[in-house]
Amino acid sequence: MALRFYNTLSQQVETFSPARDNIVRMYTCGPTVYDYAHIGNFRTFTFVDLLRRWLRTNGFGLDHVMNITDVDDKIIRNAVAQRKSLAEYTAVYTEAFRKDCATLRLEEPERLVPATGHIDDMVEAIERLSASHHTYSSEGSVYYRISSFPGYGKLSHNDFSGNLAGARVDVDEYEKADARDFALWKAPKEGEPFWETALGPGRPGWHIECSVMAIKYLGETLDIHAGGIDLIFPHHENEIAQSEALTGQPFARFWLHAEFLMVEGQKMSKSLGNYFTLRDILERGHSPEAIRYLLASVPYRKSLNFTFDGLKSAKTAIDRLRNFKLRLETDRYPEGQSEELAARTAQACKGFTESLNDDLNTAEALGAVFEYVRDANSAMDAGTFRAGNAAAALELLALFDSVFAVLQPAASQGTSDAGVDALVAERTAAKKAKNFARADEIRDQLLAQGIILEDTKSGVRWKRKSP
RNA sequence: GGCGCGGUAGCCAAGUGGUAAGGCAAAGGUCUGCAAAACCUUUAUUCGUCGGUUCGAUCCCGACCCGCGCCUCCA
Repeated sequence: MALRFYNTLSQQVETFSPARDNIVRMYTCGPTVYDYAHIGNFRTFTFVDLLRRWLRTNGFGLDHVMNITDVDDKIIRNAVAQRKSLAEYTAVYTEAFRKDCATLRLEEPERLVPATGHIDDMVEAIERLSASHHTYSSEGSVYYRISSFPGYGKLSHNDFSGNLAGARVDVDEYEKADARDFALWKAPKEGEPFWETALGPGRPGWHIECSVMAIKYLGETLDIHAGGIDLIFPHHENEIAQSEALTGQPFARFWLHAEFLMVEGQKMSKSLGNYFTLRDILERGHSPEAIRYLLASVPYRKSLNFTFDGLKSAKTAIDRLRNFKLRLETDRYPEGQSEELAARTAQACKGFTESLNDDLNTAEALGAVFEYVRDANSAMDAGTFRAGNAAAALELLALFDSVFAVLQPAASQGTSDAGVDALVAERTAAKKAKNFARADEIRDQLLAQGIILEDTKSGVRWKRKSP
């Protein structure tokens, strides 16, 4: 079956292919760099990474833009409090974000673009919106007039056509004609940084950066726009209103949204003490691979309960796959090929692919891999696994890891591989000579360095203990 | 109140109108000089509750209960 995604816009699963060139033009909402990103943010970014990787496996090229929101109320507040410039303040968290992404093996998008690098583009877009009567000004700020856009509400499936009974009024400190209108340009308040522009002094509202940067780099209609589910309203709804008013074209063909992450069954919040950054979790001794696996293993449209038990379980699951890979690479098998096993390998590959094609059903895809691992291990035990079956098995693992990216352990330290090999050889010789004392001494010595020896039928092999 | 998501074994979780994938944990076993590691086996007559449709429902329909999200900044 072809690749298909659930589209928030149509509320249906639809077959996906890019509109032109076999290149997927994709825009995803990035971080607001006012602090370190938390594990909930990374749930969404991990989803985006899986999406990137799986699109590529489907043979598509990628042109993916992600924004860095480096100007907003919180950033201004914090920067002013610390007597830093905006750029000075946001540089720290932008860099931290990139580093955290690298730690989680999240690929960097083709373009990672900062809002503040596009002020002129935004001003120009706002002027065009004004020229077509989609805006009004009030006290130095410019607002988007929602009543000027008939399709408003089509993404979040809210009906705004009637009166706005029950709607909150005047939630902003700025003056708006209608509660649902939103700021395109904000006049500066006392002591706030601002840009001097044709619109007057001020700074851009939140939503306009995404419309402007997406259209600038990817064109009037995106193939995919993705982000967290909480962005559907108002952020993405507002992006549509701005973009479609500007271009007259549909802004994005597919809208994909990742569900929320909970921590230990509760909403993550600072007051509950369950608010974790990536750094917090790494400090507790968990590996980036385990975190990545846990975030990836629950399909993106289902809320994910992040627990430390789950993290341990993820680590053990990865170990199982790594052990299987090690066994494949080190054991020796009789010549020839088992047709039955070859068929199972092919079936596992197919199952894995079909599952991910089905709106990135990662849980089901993992099922296909683990089922195969059990069957192959059994065949190895029974002696029916043949040398000719190893290559296809390794290919399945490679396919798996091209998406999940957890098999390769993080760079290790300590004794070099060659050094370990030498000690292992010495122990084998000692065992042969029945010098068990020396053999055990070496085993303990290596164990102290986190190296685990496995005595198997076809000889000894070793691995580094994973954190 | 409006819109949306979910309730499947101790935990995480897939799934289909025809009788429950997978992972972790637990218990048993294999291997071994002893160990460790690894591997294998077993583990839900049952899928929130109550009705309905059907030869048959966890999967379809209705009602209800519970949890979560958005509606205001938010991944």
